[in-house]
Amino acid sequence: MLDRAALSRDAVELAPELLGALLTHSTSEGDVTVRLTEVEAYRGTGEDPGSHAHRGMTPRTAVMFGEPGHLYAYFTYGMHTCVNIVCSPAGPASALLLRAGEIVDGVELARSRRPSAVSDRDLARGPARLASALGIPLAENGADLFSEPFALLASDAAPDVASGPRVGVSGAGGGAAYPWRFWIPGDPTVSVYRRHARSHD
DNA sequence: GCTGCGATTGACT
DNA sequence: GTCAATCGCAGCT
Repeated sequence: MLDRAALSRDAVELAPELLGALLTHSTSEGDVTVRLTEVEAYRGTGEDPGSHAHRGMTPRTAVMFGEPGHLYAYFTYGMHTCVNIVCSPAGPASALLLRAGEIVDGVELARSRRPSAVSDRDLARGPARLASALGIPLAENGADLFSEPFALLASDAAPDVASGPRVGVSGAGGGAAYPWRFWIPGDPTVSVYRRHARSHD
């Protein structure tokens, strides 16, 4: 199991190591475990205009500035929840957005939470889908990943890692300037995401 | 206090 | 491929 010290590092350094890690969320309905296949790194302050914490700490982003190993869950587009793991020592507000994963345990439960998923690989392919499949509500923003109902297990074998531009980050934070998206090449649960639906060339 | 927009998804043409 | 849904936050008046 990863410990908190292992997460107390810069998001960009840590991201490749979290690929392949297993994240479990337990509820009264049962457990769901995902193997992380795609993440994005965000640095909260200064240099990273794509980060929610770019303009400094707000009530919303306070969790990102706190202790590593906590969950930063946020609500967006009026209907979706996305989940981050806070990393780095307190201060820089680095975080890793969990973009996609493969359900390795609790597939039936995950499928019941995501009735619109056509195939199993769609269950956690996408940040909001992953949060939904794991059953993580917005209310668990700030929760500690190193205590119930969460568990985080490092990958036993380091997978191949690819990196590239982040997805869905508009404006100066997007594009090749910040190639902080990391994924496991060839994994079917990692999609080539379309550009942001509202963006425009 | 008011307005615009977002680290997206799912439905429809 | 294109587009609406939907609401909290951040920034401005």
